Amino acid sequence: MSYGLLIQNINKNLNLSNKELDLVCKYFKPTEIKKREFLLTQGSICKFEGFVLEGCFRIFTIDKKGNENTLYFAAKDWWLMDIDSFMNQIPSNLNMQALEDSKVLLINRQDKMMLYNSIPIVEKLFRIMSQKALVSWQRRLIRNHAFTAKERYFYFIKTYPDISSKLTDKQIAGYLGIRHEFLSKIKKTEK
Amino acid sequence: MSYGLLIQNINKNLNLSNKELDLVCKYFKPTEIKKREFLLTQGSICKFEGFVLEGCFRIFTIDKKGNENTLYFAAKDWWLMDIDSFMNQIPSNLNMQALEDSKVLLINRQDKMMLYNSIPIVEKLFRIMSQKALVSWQRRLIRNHAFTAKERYFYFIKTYPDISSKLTDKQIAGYLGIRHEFLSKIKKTEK
DNA sequence: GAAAAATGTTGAACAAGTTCAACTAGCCAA
DNA sequence: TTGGCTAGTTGAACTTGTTCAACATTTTTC
Repeated sequence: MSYGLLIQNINKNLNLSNKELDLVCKYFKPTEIKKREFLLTQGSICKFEGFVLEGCFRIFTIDKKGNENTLYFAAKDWWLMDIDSFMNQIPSNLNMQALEDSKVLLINRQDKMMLYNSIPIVEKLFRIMSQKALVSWQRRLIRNHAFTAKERYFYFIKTYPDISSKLTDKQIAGYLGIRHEFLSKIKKTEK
Repeated sequence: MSYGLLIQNINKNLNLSNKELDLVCKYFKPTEIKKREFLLTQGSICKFEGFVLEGCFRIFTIDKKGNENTLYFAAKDWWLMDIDSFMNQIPSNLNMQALEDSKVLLINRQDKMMLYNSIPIVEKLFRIMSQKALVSWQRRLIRNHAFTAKERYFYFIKTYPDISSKLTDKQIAGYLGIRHEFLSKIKKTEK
């Protein structure tokens, strides 16, 4: 079974009984996805929520000017979803692309609803997870305002060494909100 | 009773029975706060979650360079909280200042826990609210990357005319992540 | 293993945004 | 009424980041 990581991740947020964990896990289906393939593309409706077991994903949008803005990267032990599209069944603005051969656990919308209804503590679990995520988005916004691109770059590679080492500079630049040419110049100036 | 607005706000997210709404409301205590006073200051522990009935607040942090970064403004019908400090009882990084004489409904930590435990649907309510908030933070980050300061300024005053009309340019600049001198120059160039 | 495609580097000219300083205007308190 | 705050404006010099184009390097594809 490959649910150990999911169970561990859940227990970081809230302690569930073994019975509850079993039930939760049953709803999540293991899925493999090849490098460069998409789990979701802009314009389509997000039919799943996912948890990454192996590999790495890049979650990004393409704006009117054609620039790719990376919202976040999801490596092992990260969640992966377009809440808005998933909850409201509206077309997504996001693309989720595997950066390497990856394994994810997916749950579809109907099963997610069942899960919420049949195991009430799951509401609490996702409430807590969402609130934690909220805090980190707030902090990221502040960092974007308070730090220069160079500071943000070094913060990123220091804070997420496992993820950043898998990424091209172009992908990192998309996450930092700068052009990759400029990142190249930042790196040249050295720490 | 001044709970009408809160009830309305809750019902936008999830339909609760009148009985449940009554119970929820009981936990929220009306509080008044004068212009320029603080509901929370950086370094102290956030002991409440709040909902704004009247007036307007500015939620900001002061970074090492002494710059004020505004996370958001909370006017009538907005929620107001430092989840991280409130949940984990750690010192807050945030300041919450009334920009005019204001009225809020506050709930303390113990009561919030009670509320979660005694009315399970409240977990769902705050799960949904947090997820919606998450989406809007993600969108804001993308806007910050994809738009210039000028575009962000006009987006802000167009999207939040009621709030932005109450604010000084300095406060708006803090929200946009630019210096107020530059905002002054943006405005001069006209739409 | 060669061709094609994507990524990374560099430079020069440019645009966006900051800094600092000087000045204007409005507001409030005593 | 005066003095002291704070907000807003403007200009000049500066820093940060962009754009575009040319080239080098790595990765992918067949």
